[in-house]
Amino acid sequence: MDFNPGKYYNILESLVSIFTIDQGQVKVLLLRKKSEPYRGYWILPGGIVSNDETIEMNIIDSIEVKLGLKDVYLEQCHIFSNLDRDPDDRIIAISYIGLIDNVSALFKREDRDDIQTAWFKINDVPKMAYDHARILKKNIEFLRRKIVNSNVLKSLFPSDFTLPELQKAYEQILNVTMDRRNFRKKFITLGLIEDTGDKNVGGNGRPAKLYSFKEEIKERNLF
Amino acid sequence: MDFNPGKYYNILESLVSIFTIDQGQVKVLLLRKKSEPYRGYWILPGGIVSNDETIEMNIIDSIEVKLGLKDVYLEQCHIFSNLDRDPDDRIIAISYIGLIDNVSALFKREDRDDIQTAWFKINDVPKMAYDHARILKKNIEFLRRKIVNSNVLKSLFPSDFTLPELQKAYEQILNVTMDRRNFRKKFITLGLIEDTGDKNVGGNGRPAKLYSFKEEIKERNLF
DNA sequence: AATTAACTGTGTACATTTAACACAAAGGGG
DNA sequence: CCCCTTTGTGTTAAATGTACACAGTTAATT
Repeated sequence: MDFNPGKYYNILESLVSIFTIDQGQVKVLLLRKKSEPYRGYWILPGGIVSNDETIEMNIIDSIEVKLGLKDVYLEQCHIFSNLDRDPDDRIIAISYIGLIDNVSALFKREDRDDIQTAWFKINDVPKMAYDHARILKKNIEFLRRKIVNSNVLKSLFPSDFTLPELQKAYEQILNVTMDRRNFRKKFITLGLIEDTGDKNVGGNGRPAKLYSFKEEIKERNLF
Repeated sequence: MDFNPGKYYNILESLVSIFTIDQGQVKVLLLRKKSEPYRGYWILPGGIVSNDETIEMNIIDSIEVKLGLKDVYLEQCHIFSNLDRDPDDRIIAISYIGLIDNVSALFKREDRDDIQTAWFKINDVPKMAYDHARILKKNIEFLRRKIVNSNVLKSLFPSDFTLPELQKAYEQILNVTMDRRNFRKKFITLGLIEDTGDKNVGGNGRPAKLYSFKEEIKERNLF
């Protein structure tokens, strides 16, 4: 084998789909490209990984510095190493999902001149640059498999949420409809959540009870 | 930011835990190091990823060239990018699980002078070099979650297998015991397998029927 | 003040699935 | 021919999931 040192140098980028739940709508945070190529198209946030940091460090840095978001729950999803990702460079993408509750999501930094951000419903995303649409799709499928995980649920739902909100999120992510009474019964008997005693005033109809996830529950898969 | 081009060059290695099932025992294929460091310790097979190949290409190459194994079913498991993996170099490990049925596993190449291989029961592995024990453990956990997948089952079991063998594999991987009659009933009603009409003669006791997975079944999760 | 619209909260009967369990059948070996 | 070992099958009770109807609470309307 003729040894070429450059042959083993790879460029890695991190890409993260940050999900939150806003009034029962599952949304993902995207950035808009302001320069060519793909000007005006949308991309997943992320960054090039240096060889003196872990991928998690790189993602946390990207999220906090560029977006101002803290306490994002991260899970590794998939690596994309196909050679035709970007015609110009060979870059390997490492994708993560990031989960944040809608209260923490409010602390997102205001858009700067060089960066435009927006939350999109996961079933209605705009045109995306490179292969980011494919990566986002894979990440949504990953979230779908993960939504039954107690850690994932705790990360997405703030201290006060209602059962109808929880159910709507389930229905969107799993793309099903559920019986309201059976969903409630099942979720309450699981013993993960507790009634806060407060109610969600201000909406239409009878105010819903506010629940929160118990602090001490450990990771496990429901259903 | 002071731009240092070398800062973004990363070395990637692929590491694959190849599992097979040998008479109801779940086993993993390991290599023995013949040189320092960690001489005599065992490692997962794999290779350094070039920037003109995908990770899958790299793994298939490692498996076929070094081990002579073909038709290994691969699934991406996890990336290890922590900085202390190897004190000498910063190498990012990308781990896969590889699944092969015990008939195909017989075609493994004979050990050469520079390479020693052996199959180990997953609950009884030898001392391993670097952080490979940790990686193997993560891969076994991944297999545990994946064993309910029809593609995974098809990859591990050859055309002729018995239901007791299938059950033993399940019990080892999930670390549980199951009722023989209920396991059988559940698996048969799933409709994934068919009776070949042959029997597994030669063992102790009544010969077991031989089954095979149906060709046309598509990927789905049982249980 | 009464009515309506919109939504949330609860109980009950039925169907399906899971779990526990005992015995018969088919080989091999003495 | 009997014994040992292992595989194959049915039945019942418990638990879980599914379908479904009505009452409670608020805001808006008349």
